[in-house]
Amino acid sequence: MPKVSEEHREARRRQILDAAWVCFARNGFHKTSMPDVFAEAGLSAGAVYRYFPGKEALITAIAEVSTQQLIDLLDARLAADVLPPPEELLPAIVEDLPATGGTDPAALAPQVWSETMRDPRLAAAVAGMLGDVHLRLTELCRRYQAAGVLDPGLDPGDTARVVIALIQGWIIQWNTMGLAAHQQITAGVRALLARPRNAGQSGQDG
Amino acid sequence: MPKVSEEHREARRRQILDAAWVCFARNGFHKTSMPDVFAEAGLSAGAVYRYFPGKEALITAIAEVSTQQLIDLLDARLAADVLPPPEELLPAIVEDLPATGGTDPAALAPQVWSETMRDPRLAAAVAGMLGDVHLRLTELCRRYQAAGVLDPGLDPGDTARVVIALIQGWIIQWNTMGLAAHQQITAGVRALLARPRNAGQSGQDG
Amino acid sequence: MPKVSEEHREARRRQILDAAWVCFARNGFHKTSMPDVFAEAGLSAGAVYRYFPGKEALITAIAEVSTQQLIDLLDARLAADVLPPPEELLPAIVEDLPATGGTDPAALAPQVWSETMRDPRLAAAVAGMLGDVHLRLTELCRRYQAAGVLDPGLDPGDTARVVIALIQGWIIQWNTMGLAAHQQITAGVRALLARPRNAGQSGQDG
Amino acid sequence: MPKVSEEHREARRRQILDAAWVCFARNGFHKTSMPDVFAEAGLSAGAVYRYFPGKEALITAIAEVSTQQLIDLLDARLAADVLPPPEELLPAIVEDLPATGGTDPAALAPQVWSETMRDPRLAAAVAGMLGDVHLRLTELCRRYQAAGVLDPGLDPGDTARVVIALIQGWIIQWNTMGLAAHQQITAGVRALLARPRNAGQSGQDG
DNA sequence: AATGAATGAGGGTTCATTCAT
DNA sequence: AATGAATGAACCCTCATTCAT
Repeated sequence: MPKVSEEHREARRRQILDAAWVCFARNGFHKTSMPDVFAEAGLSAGAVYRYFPGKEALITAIAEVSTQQLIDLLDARLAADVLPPPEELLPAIVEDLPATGGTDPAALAPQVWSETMRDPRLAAAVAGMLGDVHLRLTELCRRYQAAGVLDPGLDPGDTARVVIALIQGWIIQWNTMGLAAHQQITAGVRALLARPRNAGQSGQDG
Repeated sequence: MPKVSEEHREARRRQILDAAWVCFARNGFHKTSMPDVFAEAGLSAGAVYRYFPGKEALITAIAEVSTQQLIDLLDARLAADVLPPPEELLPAIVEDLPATGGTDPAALAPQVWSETMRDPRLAAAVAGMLGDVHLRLTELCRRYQAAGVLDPGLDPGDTARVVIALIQGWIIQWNTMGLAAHQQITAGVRALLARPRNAGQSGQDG
Repeated sequence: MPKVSEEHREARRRQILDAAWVCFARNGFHKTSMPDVFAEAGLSAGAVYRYFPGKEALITAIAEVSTQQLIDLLDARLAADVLPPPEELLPAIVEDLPATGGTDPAALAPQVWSETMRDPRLAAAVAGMLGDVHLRLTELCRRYQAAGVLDPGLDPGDTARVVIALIQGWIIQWNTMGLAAHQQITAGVRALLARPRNAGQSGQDG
Repeated sequence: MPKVSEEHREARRRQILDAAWVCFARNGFHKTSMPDVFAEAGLSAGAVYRYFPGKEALITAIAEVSTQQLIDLLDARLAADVLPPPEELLPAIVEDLPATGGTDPAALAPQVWSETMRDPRLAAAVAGMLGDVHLRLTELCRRYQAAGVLDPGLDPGDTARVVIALIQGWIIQWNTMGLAAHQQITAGVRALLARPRNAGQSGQDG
């Protein structure tokens, strides 16, 4: 006979994760102390440790949540019957990130990728979730190929990997250098993706 | 006396930076303690602090050194009279990184990008160096356009930004997911860059 | 209702004490946490605190129970009409301890004696129980004197104190150094107690 | 080129051990916190940890020092050409303990014996030192046998074990029940040791 | 120039205990 | 009677940094 409802437990977890998110986004994983999280959550040390066995678990959970938000974003886009052309869709996805309910996954992602290199457990978890992202983007490539908007000779899996890399660097540059860099990348991607179908071989022709 | 002193100073700085590099690559910036660095360098605390005012300075210096290595790599490639086609050059650059004298900048770069988000001073320094990289890649694009191998309608600066993003994500995936991911990206990039000039107009056909 | 309640209370107390015993014997008083006891007892924190006001009370209760077991052992031996000679009885008593229903008081006793030094309340309780032990051993000495097996000139109370000391050290050495030490002590005690009556005056002769 | 002399290091170790001794004797191993030791030593946390890797090391060192004091006491007694009779010597040894320069090993010994049961490393160290004690006491028995004051038929090793046990219990009772118990034990030991040689079979004679 | 002993704030975490349910 | 979520002080220990030598 649990004294507290399952929803209560879930709400507490949420409360703690939200607090951790704010702290991590503000100061980074390593400059955030557990007391910072306690204060932000308005909870005692013991309360937090009841729900997460340690700081590492908090980081892992945050990594999962933030990656999941990207996946959700992709799923929302893929759910549409008609897709915008890729040169519209890619910038849109990147621009969607900061709008995700006040919790911008892009602000945490580079930290997660970095942390991944020193924490094998986190690396495994992230690799799994990136696999999910890859699945979605591969499907996206296929649909573009079916729509005749992407060269059908391309391997959709390989292409999806490239797209992931592009998005990762995109996020890093937005974080590091701000909006201007984002707009430049957007312009570059638009031109690259739009040209080939119109005048791709101009180099040879001209 | 000043001559010897200067050389000595430089050698000590190098000794400390090398030690820091090893530590940072092994355990990350934040899980590396200054005592770790002292031990790896074979120096006392006081000696290290004579050359660097603190841990942050060490991180900044390492960030600069590692970014400089990428620039040097690019310069070496750009020095050639004839460039290989981009679908050859890009994978070659990424593959060059781990071979840089045992000190793979790719192992540190994601940490630097992540750290950048919490340390404005580092962010500024990195932004400056990424500007240098951008300069080189813009020049590269221009040469490719001149060689008729890249659509002359593209803005070389925007395109260079995209290439930087791509390389950043590439590095992250190599670090996170290993060689297999690298090879997949290589294949994807090759196909993407090679196709348009051969069969790019499939978009028109479909 | 009071009847059932009383039995229930007693059963719960026992359940908790048994759990505490296991934990204390495994990890010692101080490395055993209350949560350890909760888990071992299969009860909640609140349930345990209903029966014992705190950890200290648990320790005191355990101290009492374990000392009581020694007393029970002595009583069982003293109940016999004819006693074995002391050089048989003493080792037998020590060897009885580990066999006490899986709960070896010897494993807890040194901890109790040690704890006694910092906890006056426990000290008083233990002193009281050791008084009971002393009573029995004094009686034992008297019976041996009556049986002509112990020098009637000895003060039975003083002698009993010596026997207690001997048994305490015996227990410590068994715990610390294992069976070999026990057997050596047994041999030593046998020789010491047996000789005087047979060939005691050899010291005078030699 | 050490900046600080070896004596300095040794003095610091001493300073810390002395502080630990005071704390441990006052509150026991487990109720003494490291901050307690810092305060008593008048040193910072870091300073203490430079000399001892942790609390456990402090306990081990204290255990060694306190056992060593007993050994020194024995050595001092054994150095004499003529030994007092055993019924004088044993109480004298026990009474010597509290007089050991203000640091009474008897106040710590029961804690050490208790701790031994949960810390195998400490157990090994203590077993080794108790072996040294055993060596001395065995030698003592031999000398008593040679002096015709102890039955030559007794095994000196076994007898020494019994003496150790007796002393251990003696210390415990002194600590637990105070001087009265000590005097009672003294009387008991005196009578037991004195009788056999004078009127051992008094039961028969009387 | 270099040492390394010393500092002490702060780190992550545990745990005895309470109390609303 | 029993639960178990919550508290928050305290714990042991680390580490960036300083400074007398």
